Amino acid sequence: MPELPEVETTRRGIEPHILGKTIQRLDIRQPRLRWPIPKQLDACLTGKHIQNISRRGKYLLITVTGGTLIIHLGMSGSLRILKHRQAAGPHDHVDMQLSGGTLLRFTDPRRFGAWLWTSDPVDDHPLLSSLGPEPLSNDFDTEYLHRSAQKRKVAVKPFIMNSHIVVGVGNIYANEALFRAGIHPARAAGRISRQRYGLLVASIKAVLREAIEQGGTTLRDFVSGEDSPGYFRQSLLTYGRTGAPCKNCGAPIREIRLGQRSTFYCGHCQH
DNA sequence: AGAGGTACCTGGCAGC
DNA sequence: TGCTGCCAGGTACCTC
Repeated sequence: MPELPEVETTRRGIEPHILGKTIQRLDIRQPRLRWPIPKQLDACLTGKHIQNISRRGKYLLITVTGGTLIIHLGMSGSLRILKHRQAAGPHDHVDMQLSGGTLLRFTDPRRFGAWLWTSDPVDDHPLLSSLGPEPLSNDFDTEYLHRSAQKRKVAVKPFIMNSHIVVGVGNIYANEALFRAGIHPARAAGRISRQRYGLLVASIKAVLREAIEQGGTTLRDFVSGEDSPGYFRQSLLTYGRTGAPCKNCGAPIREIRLGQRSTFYCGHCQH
């Protein structure tokens, strides 16, 4: 579920419901996520006011007095707001009870997600300190990406999915951005011209912006918790379309594996 | 330093 | 119906 647009959609979805509220209690049913939920997290959060909800890459950052809760949704995680009591299912690992009767519930079947705490400046946290720029910021530009790719032999698709190069570009949007830029996903990162990196930077920004506008590829109603098909899914030009005609030229979309990830491209349009 | 593989987990699905 | 194997939107960490 969560690539950057999904995480940003989550951030925007929960913010109006939790900003300014007081954390009354944390109910941890399953502490074994990617890393164990810290034992002291409950004590760190209880009684604190939520001051800010931000995002760095795919990390959600919930700032309270005295520190920051760092949440990652992993492969299958989701957050939703419950206004009415609802029994917890087997994958509902954490509930955050807030003032005014609001509940923030974390669900994550595969448990690749994370709930961590830091009382230091959040950008100094080891998970965040060496991340690349935000793809929608001005720091992520043609010059930066082209320079970062010099002499790199890795294929361009895993290159742009590397969070130390740029954050937030997951498998779906990497495929889509490379298609829009006309770049073959297996091409060595160091063998792409500056001009073509200009196209790629613009494509990454465009595809992420459009996906955020449409609420991500999977869409969630944060209040009711009902899942509904993400509107961006119908905009996908390559992802999951193996054998289907390229919407640009009609040639069949091909599927290969790069860095153990499914990769989709048009052999006619992408070089 | 860079490249590639492994690990963490569960659920769903294709194929037998 | 049930088993097996493979796949899944992420990413830190290990080895070479």
